[in-house]
Amino acid sequence: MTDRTENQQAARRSDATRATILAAARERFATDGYEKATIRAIARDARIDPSMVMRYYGNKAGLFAAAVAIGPDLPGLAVEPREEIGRAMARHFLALWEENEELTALMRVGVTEPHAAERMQSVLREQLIPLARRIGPDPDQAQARAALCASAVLGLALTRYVLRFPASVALRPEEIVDWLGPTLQRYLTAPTP
Amino acid sequence: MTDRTENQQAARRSDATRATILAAARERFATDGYEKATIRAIARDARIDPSMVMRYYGNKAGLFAAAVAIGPDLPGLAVEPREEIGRAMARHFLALWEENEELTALMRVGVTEPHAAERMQSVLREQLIPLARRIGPDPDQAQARAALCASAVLGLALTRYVLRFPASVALRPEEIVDWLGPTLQRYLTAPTP
DNA sequence: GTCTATAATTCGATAGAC
DNA sequence: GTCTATCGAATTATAGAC
Repeated sequence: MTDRTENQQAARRSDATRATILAAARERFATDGYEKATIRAIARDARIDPSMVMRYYGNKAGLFAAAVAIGPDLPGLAVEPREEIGRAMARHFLALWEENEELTALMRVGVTEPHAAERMQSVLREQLIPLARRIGPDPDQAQARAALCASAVLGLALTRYVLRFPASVALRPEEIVDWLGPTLQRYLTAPTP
Repeated sequence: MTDRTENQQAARRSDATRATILAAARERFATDGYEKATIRAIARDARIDPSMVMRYYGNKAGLFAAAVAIGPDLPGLAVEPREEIGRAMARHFLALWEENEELTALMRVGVTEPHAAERMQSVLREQLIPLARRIGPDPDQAQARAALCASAVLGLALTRYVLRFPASVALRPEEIVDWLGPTLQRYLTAPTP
């Protein structure tokens, strides 16, 4: 009993430390990218010793993998009325990026680390292309339609959250949905030009 | 006379060396980003001694600045018939990115280096926004329209030239113009939603 | 679990011979 | 102009005391 209680306490404290490390890692990776985000700086942000990071995550690559472990999900977007799928996707994209710092980190790192780029591509391959196949008028164009949707969404994320162009940051969420929604709608459902 | 001949020869050889260095630097910066592209590796690619890079460009930042010195120009796009401005911009974007490796380098580096990000933003600020102001129906929306065009263009560049998503690389140039053109056309000229 | 000390690399940059 | 040698700094990662 005493052992289990002690283990639980240890596990609890360990988990808290891990969570603190991961939060600091996400922030550093998101703002600095993979190379410039040093384990020392992350540990300093988390107010712990750098060696603890190594103890918990083995090496820097393991830390990054843990920091961006989750992947965005496109929930039942297919059940939307077909005429609203574009706006629904735009809204979903906005909500996702406004709150999840790790998506910014994944993008900043994916630009130079093939491993992170592959993680991003998997969302396109496993979720966006199947969605385009179900929704689009011509299933053989699903790859092209999905790629265009990805470029539209990631382009806005790039200018707004990564490069932080003032003109893009200034866009209000409703504006983004109003402009980006019809673009996604056309990419997904318009007849092939 | 002999002196000038010798100087000219030296200058010529020096210019050739500089050009070789810049070509290697562009390639390294484009594929590896700023941090991972080491002076040593660039010098090895150029088949010269690393100290020559320092001699010619002072430091790593100077080398990068020289490697991406040019800036893309949006030529007389405004003289296009207003209904074709979107497709014209898409075609111009494609031609630019297909041949200029330094644009890929600028993007890979701009994601983590504020200095390079500012260089990208200047194109938006000095060329795209004025264009949107001249062409768009409501000049006070020029910032938003230009930001959306930038996101559409840079989004495709990101997925096609930087992340190299197969579905995006597979797009044929004519396909891109057919899909992206109407998007840019709407961002620039459609009434504010 | 936590921290100190340090090994092992790597890189940018400099000095100086030729 | 070109190259060798090297410095100084920063980093990841390990070993081990407590």
